[in-house]
Amino acid sequence: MSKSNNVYKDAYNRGLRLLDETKSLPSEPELGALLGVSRTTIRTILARMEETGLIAWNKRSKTVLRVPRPDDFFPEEETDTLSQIIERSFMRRLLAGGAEPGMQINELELAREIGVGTTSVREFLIRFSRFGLIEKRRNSHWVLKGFTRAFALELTEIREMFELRSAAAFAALPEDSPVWADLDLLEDEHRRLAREIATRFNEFSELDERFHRLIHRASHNRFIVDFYDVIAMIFHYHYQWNKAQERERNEVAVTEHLAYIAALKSRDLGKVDAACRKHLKSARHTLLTSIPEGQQP
Amino acid sequence: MSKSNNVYKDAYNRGLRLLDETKSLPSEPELGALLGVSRTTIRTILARMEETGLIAWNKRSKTVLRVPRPDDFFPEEETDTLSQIIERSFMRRLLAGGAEPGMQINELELAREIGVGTTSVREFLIRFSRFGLIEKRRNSHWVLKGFTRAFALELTEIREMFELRSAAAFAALPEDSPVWADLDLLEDEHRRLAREIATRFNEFSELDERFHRLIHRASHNRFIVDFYDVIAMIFHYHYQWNKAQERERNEVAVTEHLAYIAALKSRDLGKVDAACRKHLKSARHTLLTSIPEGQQP
DNA sequence: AAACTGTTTTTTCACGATAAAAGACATTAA
DNA sequence: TTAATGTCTTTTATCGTGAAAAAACAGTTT
Repeated sequence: MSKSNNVYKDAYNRGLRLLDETKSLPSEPELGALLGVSRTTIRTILARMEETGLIAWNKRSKTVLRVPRPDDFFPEEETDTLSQIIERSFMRRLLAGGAEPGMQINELELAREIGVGTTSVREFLIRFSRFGLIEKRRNSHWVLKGFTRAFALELTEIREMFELRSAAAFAALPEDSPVWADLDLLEDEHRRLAREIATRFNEFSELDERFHRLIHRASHNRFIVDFYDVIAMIFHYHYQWNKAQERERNEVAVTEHLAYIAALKSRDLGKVDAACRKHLKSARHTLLTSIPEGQQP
Repeated sequence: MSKSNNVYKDAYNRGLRLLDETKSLPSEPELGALLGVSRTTIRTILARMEETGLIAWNKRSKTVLRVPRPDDFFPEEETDTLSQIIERSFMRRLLAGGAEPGMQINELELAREIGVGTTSVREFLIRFSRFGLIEKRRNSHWVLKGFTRAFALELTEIREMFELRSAAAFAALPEDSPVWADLDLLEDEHRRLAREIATRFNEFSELDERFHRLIHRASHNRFIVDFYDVIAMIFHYHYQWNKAQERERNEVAVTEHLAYIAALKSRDLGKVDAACRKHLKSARHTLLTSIPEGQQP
């Protein structure tokens, strides 16, 4: 089967949304920039839009004929990257119990189970290995280290080190740095979310990530910035898995974020340090309580 | 051509060295454990040893018939892993000038140039990406970020953060921890090297790595331990590249290590911190001065 | 001339296939 | 009855291949 055309399908779906807003589409290069794909893909998209009667396409003119219907869209599941599919499958296995630390991981078996080639699984495992949950034995199998209490502690130790440093760097940024505007925007979003927390609490995790990434970026250190990928990944799956007291947890976190933001804006390093520590402490606590860990090794 | 039998060749060469010492070889499983390969490979090795008249092999008895000659060994270059070959090629290109930051990396071209399949190059690049020197553009090519001054500064920033913490953890380890014995051994090796520094200065980098890894391991944090791979890689190639004042640099470093070791043994956190800082400062200085960096971006 | 569209080439991504190496099972020797 | 050897099966490492997507080139339009 070779290679799926998910890039095309995903861009097509996103392209459909543009049709609602305008009467005619821009040039091919412009569309490419807008959707983040090459002109080749744009032309395939336009060809289909013409075929299904969504637009009339003749060279430069791309007139919208009708508004897209729900069945014009490709199904969501066909727009995923192979590595997303593999990651999801893998994480489901990992979190759905029965995945004891020390267990070995079989590339072939994983590939068969997910229904993909071994190469993709291998590449996924190599990429995934930087999260510290698996490890490769020299020309042999992979070993699962497991999502254990030890893992969570090691992760949060680094996180705290990095974030305290980034927050201090952030507070020391000059008045005219564009980050202060970004911070103001995030503050507004936090306030709005705080007001409607009862209904929108599940929107927090996305906001959380954007906030922390903004802070980490102030470190101007690629290793610190990249490390947030590990945290984001863990929190992403952790939140999907553990929904207990989600509303309460997020409500507390929003409040802590607002205090953290106020501290940053005060530029008082002592206050920043205190607010940051307080938030990280409760984040660690949340993560730790969610790990079952029947018996320690 | 599929897969090279470098595992066999490397193990065979190492196996030959055993023939010098004994009159007969141990059992197959024992040999496997000794050389770190499976029984399948051991049997292939024994078969060849028999064929070339090195041993007489009959079931359990494996009598050594003669001492191996130089031409019994497989050539060194045939014992390398594909990924080692790719890494060397890639680093040579990267360090041999003409590799400007921002330049794009072409998998196909690299593969053709080295004479390997694209899959191996892809896997190498994915593995290599954690070193922060290259970056992938979403479904497109890789971009070289370059071995720049910024990179060195970011790297050393993390290194210093991690090593100070590890050193403190080390000094706090209980009296009966086995690391103190390891440290004593390393101290001896340092003293011996210091005495003969004039002739053995090029043996320092291997000792350096063992010393710092021992310290980092005291952190009991996989992210800190794993990060030393980045440092080791950079220093490895950096030292190959820049031989200026190697003797002087290493002589200074050995002295600093000895002071560092003494501080650790004193268990005085203030002294440890000072000795560690001093050594890291000169390590950073060495690294920075070796980066040409004509014009900043 | 600048920016677009049409066409061709190149590169990335993913697969199945195959040899090397590991691992499992059966058999034999001490 | 344990621990080795002999044999068979499975898994990993690597390649060549082909479709998807990107990128380069050439020709048009404004």
